[in-house]
Amino acid sequence: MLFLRDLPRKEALRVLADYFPGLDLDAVEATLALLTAAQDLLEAHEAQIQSYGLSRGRFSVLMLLNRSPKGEASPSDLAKGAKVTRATITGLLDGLEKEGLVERIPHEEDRRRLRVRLTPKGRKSLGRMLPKHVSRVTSLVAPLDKKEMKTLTRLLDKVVEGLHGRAKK
Amino acid sequence: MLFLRDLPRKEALRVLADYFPGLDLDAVEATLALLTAAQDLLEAHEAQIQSYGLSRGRFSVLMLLNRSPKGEASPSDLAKGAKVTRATITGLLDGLEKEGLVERIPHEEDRRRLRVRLTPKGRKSLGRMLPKHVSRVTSLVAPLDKKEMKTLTRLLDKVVEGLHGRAKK
DNA sequence: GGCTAATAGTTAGGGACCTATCGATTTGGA
DNA sequence: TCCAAATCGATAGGTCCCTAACTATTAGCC
Repeated sequence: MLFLRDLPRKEALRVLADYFPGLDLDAVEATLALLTAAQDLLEAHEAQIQSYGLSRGRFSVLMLLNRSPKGEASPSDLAKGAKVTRATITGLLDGLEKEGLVERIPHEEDRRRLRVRLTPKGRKSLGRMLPKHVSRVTSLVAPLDKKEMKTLTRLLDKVVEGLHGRAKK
Repeated sequence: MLFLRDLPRKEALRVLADYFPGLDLDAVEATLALLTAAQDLLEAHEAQIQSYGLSRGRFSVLMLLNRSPKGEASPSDLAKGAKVTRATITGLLDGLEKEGLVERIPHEEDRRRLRVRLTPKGRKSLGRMLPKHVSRVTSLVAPLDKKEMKTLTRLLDKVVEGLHGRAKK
């Protein structure tokens, strides 16, 4: 999907330098590294989740419910938490409910609302995969030593901040 | 979508530390930074592309054609280059062809094959957006200085390498 | 109190991408 | 040479997510 994803890094750079003389090649290389790493990481993460038989969205919903007070939340809350639309939550809940991981309960005071709750089965299911998930996902950065991890965190935060700053203006 | 995407970083860490005592919190923080940065970056990149009225996939196809010898490639080549399936390429080409950016030409020697080619309109279209695209995408790493860019590139390469290494075994 | 606004969740329809399969064609080993 | 296997692009059908619009209900203001 990405930019020059298929070319070896060095060649991609050469091509770009030809097209756009005066380009900052270090910046281009960092960008390429960033975008390709982003792609690869998210793919690995998603593959991880799919190995539990869940989609990203469904996994997010379970995670959100798991640490809500009383293991409950409204569909709207879930939408905010999982960063998807309410319409999408409807679909995710349909699936999770059919598999018995989650249940929809009418709200006593407001008949527009629902309370979504993990079933015991849902809770057990999560409990089974969570430890493995945390350790596997964390091992993504295993090739780095402590100091490198901190540096990486700092640099990425800087980049992301710039992103948000730009979005605002 | 991500892991504890909605919580402030510090709180997310506290929660995890509670659940899984003995966890390497620096590693977790680096992972969180990586995954959230990855998400944000790809979104920014995609938004960029959509501002030209193209989807990721279609943009990839145009880019691939643009730097193929003679601006031509087979659907299969495009599938490899864009890292999607041949079935997906069929759909992307349908769209691009309808907009007149691309044309399908029968292959003279092998009647199973096609040659896909940028039309003049497609070439002009790309020429208009490419310079802006390169400069905008490159500016993603603008918050970093030269040395930081190189460090980031190095660390990300390390992480990605680890990823591939793991996939193999 | 009654009517307009806003809010909650769902439905309808669309886009991008996937896997599995198909029909046509070409290749290559017996 | 001929026939099974491989390859090419297209099609069918599924998943995930989106936007827009709809229904039911509640809140707020005159």
